[in-house]
Amino acid sequence: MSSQKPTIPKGTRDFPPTEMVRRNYIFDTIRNVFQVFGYQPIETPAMENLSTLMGKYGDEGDKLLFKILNSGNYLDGIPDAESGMRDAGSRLQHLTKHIAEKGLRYDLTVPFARFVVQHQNELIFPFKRYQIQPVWRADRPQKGRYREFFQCDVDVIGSNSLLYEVELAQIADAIFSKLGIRVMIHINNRKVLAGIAEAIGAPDKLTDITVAMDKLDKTGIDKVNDELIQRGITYESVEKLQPILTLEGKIKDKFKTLTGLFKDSEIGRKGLEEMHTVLQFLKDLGLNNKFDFDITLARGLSYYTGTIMEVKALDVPMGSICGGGRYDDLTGIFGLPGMSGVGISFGADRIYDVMNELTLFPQTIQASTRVLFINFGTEEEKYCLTLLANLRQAGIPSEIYPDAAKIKKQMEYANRKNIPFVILVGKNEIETSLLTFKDMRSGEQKSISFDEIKNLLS
RNA sequence: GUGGUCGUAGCUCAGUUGGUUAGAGCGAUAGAUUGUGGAUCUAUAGGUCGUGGGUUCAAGCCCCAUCUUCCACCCCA
Repeated sequence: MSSQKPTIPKGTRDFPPTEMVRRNYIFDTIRNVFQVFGYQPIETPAMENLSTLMGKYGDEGDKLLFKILNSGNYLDGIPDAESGMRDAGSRLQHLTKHIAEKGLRYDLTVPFARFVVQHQNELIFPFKRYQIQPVWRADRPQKGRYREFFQCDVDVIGSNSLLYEVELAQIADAIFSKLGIRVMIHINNRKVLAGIAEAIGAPDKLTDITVAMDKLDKTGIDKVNDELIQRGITYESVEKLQPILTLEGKIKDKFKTLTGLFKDSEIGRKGLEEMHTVLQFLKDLGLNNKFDFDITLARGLSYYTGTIMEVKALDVPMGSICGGGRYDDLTGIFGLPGMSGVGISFGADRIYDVMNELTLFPQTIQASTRVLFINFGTEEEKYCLTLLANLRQAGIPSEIYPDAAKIKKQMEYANRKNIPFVILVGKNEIETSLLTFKDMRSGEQKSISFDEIKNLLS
């Protein structure tokens, strides 16, 4: 019999107990903050109809969707090779439509939009929800990048109040404060970017400009200019963009420069006004972490229309660990126009990596079993089981070794599992009702009654 | 999708210009110690060298393919 090697798909991971304890610590912290701010949980299925997902993330996104092969005889529905489909690309697309009609969710926002439209009559608007679930992307894995990873989304839909932008920044601030990660919250506004595009005379090149500008801190100004030219932006426009690319320093100065630039750009002025409101609130409220008006912040997703934000860890190089923004018409495509929403998403896996690298996990979360009964044999076992039930009733995590193995082996078990206390009950102990209670860390042990032990443990 | 990289014991890694029987540390198991873990000592077990093909008298080492790991680009949490 040849046995096969156990493996899991590329870019996916198993989580052993030690990791799960830490992951749950992150999820619990995030969930608590979400709830304190008045958000309610929902869940959606791992798979959606492909029609729900396709076309929402751009061409790149469509390629990164995991598609699910139809069950049954999926070859049945395939029409014969059709003319006019010579190139492999369109043939593949055509074929895919026939053999796969479901796909794994790519993010939580689009399924949420679908959810809102589908359940619009049952929901109370503004609808504030949070959602913590895995998402899948057929990307190539690398540092901080997985094919299956968890997102923790908070969104509010059905209001265009800027108070919610402020609230989301506060949520991010609260969560990262609790986790002990020092961060910078980058904030920008899509309308400001549109204003810039307009002001430099290239309003139709908004996407190209933002994609290029997004790389400013990574590749430097020269490379950005090169890319702008390559993307078909005129020298004249690039020239006009320079003062903005080199804009550094105080938020006040950025406003000043942009106000001048936006003399003839209504959308730019609107964006600045929104930015002013949000930043003023944040300044007045006072956050633990720093925030900044980051003009180079673009964010790829095409559906953002207003505020965009992104959070980066200060002490470790990692992509963004949290990001989101305002989208004016996400539900329109599902037949419910005019619903404005704003939300952010926390990348739990990256947050884990950051905390791990900075060793920010508190020791206290490691505790599992607190006390182990050593097993001496059938009679002692019976005696211990009653006490064990008693401890468990009192909420003290406890267990008994399953058989009367050598004491050495049982002690080793306790040691390796980091169980801090051990109770030994043999013939002597049963006779005197004084149990041997051992502290595994100090090695000390004493003979005391069960009630005293219970007292010490609670 | 593009370019590179890694793979040898459970883990971390040695392994000479291709040359007999592939090694170490840690870990595991047993004992030194029949009611006591961590430290020490002793012994033992553990390998189709990622997989498949090729070159050669001879391959862990060279060639090809493939899978996997990690990294960069594109994009993104």
